[in-house]
Amino acid sequence: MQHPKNFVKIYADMEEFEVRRQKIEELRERGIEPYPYRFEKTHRSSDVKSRFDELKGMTVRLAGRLISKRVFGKLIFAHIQDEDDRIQLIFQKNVTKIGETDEDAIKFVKKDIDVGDIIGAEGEPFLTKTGEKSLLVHRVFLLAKGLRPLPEKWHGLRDREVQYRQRYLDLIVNPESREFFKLRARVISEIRKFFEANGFIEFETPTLQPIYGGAYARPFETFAHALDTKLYLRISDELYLKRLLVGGYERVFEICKDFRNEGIDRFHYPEFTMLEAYAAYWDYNDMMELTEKLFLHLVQSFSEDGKLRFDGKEVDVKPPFPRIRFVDSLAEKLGYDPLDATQERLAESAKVHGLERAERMPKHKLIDKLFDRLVGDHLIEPTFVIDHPAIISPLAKRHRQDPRLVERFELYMFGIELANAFSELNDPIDQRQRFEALAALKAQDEEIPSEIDEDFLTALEYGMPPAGGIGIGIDRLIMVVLDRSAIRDVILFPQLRPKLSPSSKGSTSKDA
RNA sequence: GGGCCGUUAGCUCAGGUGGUAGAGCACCUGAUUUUUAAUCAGGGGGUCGCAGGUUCGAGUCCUGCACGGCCCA
Repeated sequence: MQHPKNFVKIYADMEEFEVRRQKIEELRERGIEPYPYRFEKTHRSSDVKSRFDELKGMTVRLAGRLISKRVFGKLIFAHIQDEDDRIQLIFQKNVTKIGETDEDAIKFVKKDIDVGDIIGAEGEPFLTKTGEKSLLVHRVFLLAKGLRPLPEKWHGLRDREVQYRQRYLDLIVNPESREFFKLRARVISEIRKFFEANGFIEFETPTLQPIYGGAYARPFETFAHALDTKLYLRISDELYLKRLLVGGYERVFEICKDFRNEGIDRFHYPEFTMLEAYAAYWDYNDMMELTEKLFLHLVQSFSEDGKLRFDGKEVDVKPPFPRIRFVDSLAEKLGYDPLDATQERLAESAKVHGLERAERMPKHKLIDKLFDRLVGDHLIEPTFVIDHPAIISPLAKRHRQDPRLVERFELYMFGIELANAFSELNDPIDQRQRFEALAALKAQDEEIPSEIDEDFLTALEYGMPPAGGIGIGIDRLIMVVLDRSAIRDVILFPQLRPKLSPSSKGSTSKDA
């Protein structure tokens, strides 16, 4: 048989691949289709185990991936794995037939079925001599032949890079990994249910936006040929959800991907899942209460003892969370009021505390970085940091008592910022001035949008009800709720640098 | 961006001071009707991440690059 050149290059040295590919041809010649269309599955392996006595003597049909095989002459033991469990199958001479035929299956299972294949099994629950709840197989069905061998059965897949690049292998081999991503899905589902139960409706807003906004971040740029226009992948959906408040919806939210063209570390990832929610007629105090309720709900759902463990630390999630004021807490560490300080003085402090390139940073950034370094990083127990300087919060409403501040809170836990919320600015004239003040800083800060979102201002000019809004980084939340130390461990298919193909290796050494 | 570590068979890993590449699992052949990391006997499998350099000789030493991991910024 002739293969494309590439095929030979990639697979010629893969003995097992070739052996299995030949088995497929032979099976087809014998009239056995290695990739049939469907299989009537009646139970899961966990059913057979948990309802063993009830199912005893009955015929059940299981299906899954063959993960081990022990040939013992005329008796074969094997395990299959389905979505949530594994179970032992027993194939026996004169008992097990191939598919719907009368052909004895022992040789078939021994020679043609390999670890890694997807198979179906019809049989009866059976207790082995050693007391393992198993299935004595009457009929075995090949459902999908695997061509590649699975990672080693004892050590499994340890290489983190392969776990990331070939997540499917990680999921096959590491049950705890499969369990983890199921849990992630459940956490998100619980969050969604929580907001819906509180009267919020989820809407979908644009991923591709002509003007990016709603956060500080460098965007990804793209181009729409049909519209002949530059577009950005959203860094936030805030300005669109607020348009919905203008439109008359009173409680809106969205769980979606945001994109920020920035560095990657254990807490940052360019494509991440974000929850934003806005409630008309609320202020940030109402939103704080909702946040406490949400965390309490999540902890009750996913932690046995009401505690969260992360990074070897443990915290009690018990409302109400303490509140500390942004400026006061920073002033205490600095020994002076950061709002009255000059850029030079802040830059000096930043240098003292090991922040690089501080001399050239604008004041709002210095304050932000200094706060993270001196205060935020050390907030382990759930804490609301409230009332931020107006200069770093252009979308938040001015504080009712101090016009230099805004009504804003961030929730910190384990030194991580998990939520960011405001009494939303709905004064269109103030909003325009804040945008303009921000635009004036554009020269010093590339994260500031290049254009003012006039349509958003127009929307505000029609009147937006007072509102509380919040954003929660879902990936970080999952890290904290499920105790994973790196954001890439909570993302199924993390982006890695493309690997060079074998053919292009060695041709890159010239650029130095 | 900086520092440290890693890259050897499909997988997990060994390979003192340089001397023609190893194990276990997986695979192939055979035996085996209660195994579960089954066992026993035999067999095949490698551009040692890539490119240079030193050397009679490089998996091993040197330089650069790629990819990854951890820590710092």
